[in-house]
Amino acid sequence: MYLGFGLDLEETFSGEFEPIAPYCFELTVHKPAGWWWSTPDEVFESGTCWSATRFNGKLLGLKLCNKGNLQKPLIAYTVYSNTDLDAAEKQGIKGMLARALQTEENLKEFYTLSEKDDILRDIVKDLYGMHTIGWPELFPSLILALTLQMAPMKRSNQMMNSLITEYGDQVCFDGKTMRYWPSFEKVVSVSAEELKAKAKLGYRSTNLVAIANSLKQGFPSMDELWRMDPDDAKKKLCTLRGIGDYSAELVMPRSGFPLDVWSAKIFNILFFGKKPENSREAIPDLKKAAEQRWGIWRGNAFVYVLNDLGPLSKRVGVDLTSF
DNA sequence: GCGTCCAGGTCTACC
DNA sequence: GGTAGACCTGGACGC
Repeated sequence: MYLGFGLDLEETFSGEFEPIAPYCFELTVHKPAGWWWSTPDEVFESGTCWSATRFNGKLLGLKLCNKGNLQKPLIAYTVYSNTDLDAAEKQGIKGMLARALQTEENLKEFYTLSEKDDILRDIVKDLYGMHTIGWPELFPSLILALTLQMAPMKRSNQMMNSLITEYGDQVCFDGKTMRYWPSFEKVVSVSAEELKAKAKLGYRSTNLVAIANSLKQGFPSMDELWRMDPDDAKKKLCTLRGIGDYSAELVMPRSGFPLDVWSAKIFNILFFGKKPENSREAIPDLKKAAEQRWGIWRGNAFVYVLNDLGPLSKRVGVDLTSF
């Protein structure tokens, strides 16, 4: 097992963000569907999120505090590290945080569109101010995409948990201890056979090692992918072994509408009032329907719908949480 | 307890 | 360019 003791991190620098309003810190960082912002072990308490990430190979602790409100949002951040960070690194980390927190995402046009949309009208009221997803680091988001393939959630969680436990790192800062995803450098050093046995990855182990090798040989970072044209970024991601249409869109939600057989059932009910006869075969038509209906905002619509399944189920009269 | 099925996709061989 | 079949594994289900 790779985890031994936690790496002690010291407070290194801090700052503030003033996101574009409306901005709900809790809904953005601690989404109702239960997805983490950076790592499954992160802690959210009373408007503060303790999390971790990796920047240029360096493990960082993060403390994010909500100091504002919906219409006048303000986020205070503190970065913890065990090494000195130069000015360029601090600037890069600040940029990464702003992207991952989606502070520059302007929801005005999406909300205007939602007022005229029967599906979204009430959802945006439930989740007003929730910004979308901008995974802090690339490799963990690729691990998420790989482990979601061809597996029920329980098994996906088992694979992710095994990977973090066996090959991840642990950090201690500000009185918190948490595990963080393995680095691609660590995965490169492990054989596919071992990953299959210890992390129960099955056929995905070969793909994960291939992806780790691609990143080691030089691949755009998450920040660089976000600066690219969305279609080009998606094409680039699809060059990675085991990353196809769905996984690329999951890693970069703004580039599309990452439907899988689970979400296809939900959107088929919302669009056509019934479950699809074959979920996998329904995906292309559902993606077209989403693009026609929501255009460039379909990624936002996807995140909003899947984070409001409880209230939405009551409105449509179908338990959408049971699929 | 045991056997069978199949799941929050992707790749490849074959036509 | 379109498509059937294979791919790990373990939980769910029927018997």
